[in-house]
Amino acid sequence: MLTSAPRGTNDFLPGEVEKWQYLEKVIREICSQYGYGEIRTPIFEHTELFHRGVGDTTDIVEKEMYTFEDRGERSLTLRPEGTASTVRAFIQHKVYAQPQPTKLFYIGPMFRYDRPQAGRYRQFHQFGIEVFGSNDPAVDAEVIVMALDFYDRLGLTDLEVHINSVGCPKCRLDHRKTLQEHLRPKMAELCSLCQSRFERNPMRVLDCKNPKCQELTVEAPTTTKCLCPECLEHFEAVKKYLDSIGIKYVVNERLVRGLDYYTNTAFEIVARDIGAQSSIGGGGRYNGLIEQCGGQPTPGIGWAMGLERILLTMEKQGCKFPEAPPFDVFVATIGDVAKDAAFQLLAKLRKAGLAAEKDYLGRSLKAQMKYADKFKAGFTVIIGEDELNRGVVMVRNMAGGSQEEVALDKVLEYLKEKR
RNA sequence: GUGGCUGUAGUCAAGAGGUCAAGACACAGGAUUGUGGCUCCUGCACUCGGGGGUUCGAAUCCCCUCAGCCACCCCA
Repeated sequence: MLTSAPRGTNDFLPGEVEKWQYLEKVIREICSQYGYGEIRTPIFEHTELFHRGVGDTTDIVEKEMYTFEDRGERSLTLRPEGTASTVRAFIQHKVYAQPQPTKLFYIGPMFRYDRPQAGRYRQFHQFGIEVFGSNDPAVDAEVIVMALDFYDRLGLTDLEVHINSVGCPKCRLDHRKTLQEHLRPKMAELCSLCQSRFERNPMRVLDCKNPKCQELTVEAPTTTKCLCPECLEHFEAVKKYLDSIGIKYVVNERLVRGLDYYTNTAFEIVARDIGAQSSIGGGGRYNGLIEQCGGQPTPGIGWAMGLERILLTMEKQGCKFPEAPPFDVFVATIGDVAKDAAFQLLAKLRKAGLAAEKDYLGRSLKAQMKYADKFKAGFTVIIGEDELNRGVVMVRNMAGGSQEEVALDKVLEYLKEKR
């Protein structure tokens, strides 16, 4: 208990963490190219923000939040997703007063109380983007393109983009009515969960995985059937933009994303080969959210990706990660008198920008050599008593096994040249 | 929240009621007293996730608990 991390959380140690750093590097590169600035918001927020911003009927709010009371009796919640906080900050800091649209990205941990599974953890990490202030379908297309560009840069293949439109509140109301009418006669046959969805959020019945429910809804009106002219036009424009640069996608009329705030475009990117939790990214437009959270009516769109799932997919697909840079030099010593010289040389080498290391466990020369080998040191500098008296050291090239004497005060220059 | 599988050293893992709990890798040390990568030798679990029970005796059987994995729900 004391010696294991809480359920569903992970430690990332050296060897693993370099992969995360690489991901973060690619993220920062692509974001700067697409004009996104980074935003860092608190890990916890007022619980109310998520009730408003995520939606009371969502699974996240109903059963997955880490909610606690602080010593001032405020109800706080570890953020389960990033959009609500970003919207909150946008309003709080009056970012809408800046030139629009606002394009922001974030990377960081999110928390959901759920049973851990392949690609799902209680603390997981998301990279997400949000665009506030434009309802241009070109933005919808651009964020999808950017997501795919990102996966492409990582070397991921065989991904599917599913897109759909759930329309504006007007279309949704329309759709809700039509759908309820369609479902009403079949109520008794629906699964118990869908029966409860009927009143609260009938749209969700459409993506129920229960085979019986799927069968009963084959003929059910999908969201796109009920779009108003403007929403239909918007959806068509998004698809046209994607077509115009050759982006392949699947229109999935049953794609109804779980969060209440989505309007119009909804999309999801799926990786076939990482198990049941195959969605590696998803998002959509949320034109009502900013107003819902207390701001001026402002259109918005965004997506989020699960970094654990991306890493999982990269490993499954054998994607390449950059190699760790080789270690420059190991300083080995013989006898106590060499220790001071080694300490000073080490400081000098490092200050000059070389990666340098020595032994701190009093190992024999033989053991130091083995240790140097494990470090994959390019060179080993051996400082012995005899050499020290003559003001020289032995420099061994670990790859070839050749070695030569070099004056102690010339070692740095020698190594810099040979490296 | 529900279901299935699993839990032996840092890692992989044998072991299926009764000698000191195999082995491999890793790690540490060493092979004529100052030199790595190959080879060889030596060391490394009073203990089998934790707790309780059955038994003369349990890593091996039972119960509880925790954790991991997988699936459902849902989502990243």
